[in-house]
Amino acid sequence: MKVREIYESLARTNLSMTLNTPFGNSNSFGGGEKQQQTENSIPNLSEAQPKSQNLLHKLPKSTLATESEKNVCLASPIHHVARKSPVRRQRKHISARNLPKITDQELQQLSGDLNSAVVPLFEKTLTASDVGRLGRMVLPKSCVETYFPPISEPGGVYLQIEDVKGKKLVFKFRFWPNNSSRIYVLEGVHAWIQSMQLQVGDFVTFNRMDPGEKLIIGFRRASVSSIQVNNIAMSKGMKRKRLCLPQELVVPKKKRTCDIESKRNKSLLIDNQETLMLKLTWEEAQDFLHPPPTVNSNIVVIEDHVFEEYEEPPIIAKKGIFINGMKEQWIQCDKCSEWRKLESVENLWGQRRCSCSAPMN
DNA sequence: AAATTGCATGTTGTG
DNA sequence: ACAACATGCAATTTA
Repeated sequence: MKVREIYESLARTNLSMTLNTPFGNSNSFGGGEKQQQTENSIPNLSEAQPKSQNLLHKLPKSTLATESEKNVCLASPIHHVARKSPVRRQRKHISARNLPKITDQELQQLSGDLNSAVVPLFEKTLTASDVGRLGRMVLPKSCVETYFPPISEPGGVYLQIEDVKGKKLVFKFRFWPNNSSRIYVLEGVHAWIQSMQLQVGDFVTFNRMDPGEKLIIGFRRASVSSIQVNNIAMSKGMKRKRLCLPQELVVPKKKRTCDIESKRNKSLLIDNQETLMLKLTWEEAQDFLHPPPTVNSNIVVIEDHVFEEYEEPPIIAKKGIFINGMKEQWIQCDKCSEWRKLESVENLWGQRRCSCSAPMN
């Protein structure tokens, strides 16, 4: 490896990253590949979100481009290296699985640690080949073409990236031609992945630090997902504010069909004493989540979607019917088809309710 | 021989 | 149907 080559590459990269917010505003993709950029498209993180915006968690506000960012994108002169035409880069549709899932709290802490505003860009779930000894990590195409400096040659460029502790890292950002497209890879990540003890299924996160436009690499372990945190909290009886999924009474059925990732099955990993995998769609989950009958809900609107908000966690139970002004909930037994009344949350596990006239299998 | 690189191919996800 | 991408593997380089 030639030191001079690395130095020059880094210098070029820094230039492009500094002058373009976020990370390049022009198209330098050439060759016989498809032209995917359009005139006057303004990079804007809000556009990177999936079309179906009925998210179950709030994306941090900082992921949305500010007016000043838009102005920078519009106003900044095109000083890109190796650019062939003054065409702005288009914000590509970024898959929901690559959207940053950092919480507001984590983001605040990270911003505090780095003493700068941190903008989450995207994340990547580590695969076996990502964490393998080859030390090369495949990056999602739409994400890098939105946020990374454009590269025109397969050889790519060296990128200087800081990790969340401020450690400077140098990775090679390049691509492999693939059919008429590209596979983007980050090379030289093995040592960092090893040092962070990352494993298959963990998430590598890419963020931008403002001011300075520096790329920040971080990670999130799969074993402490927010779903698990919630489940553990529920199992310990902790009182925490949470959102119940909207029910028929609140959200029209039609709206719920465009829930985030509604086409795919959802897996809820409960990592307590033993591991249990539940595979449900969000719609199927609706039938098992019920508000505690003893508490009132607040109606909140998030991004034009209505949610019921409860202080208490929902009851996970078979779907039933509510009568007498929602004070009584009745459910039908799977085995004997008898209807039983659920009187109170405290009585949920009572002997009477658990008993059934149907023969045991 | 072992390690690395670059690409091809099969699988999966998405519009 | 097509694009994205995970990974296998042949070719090349290095020790």
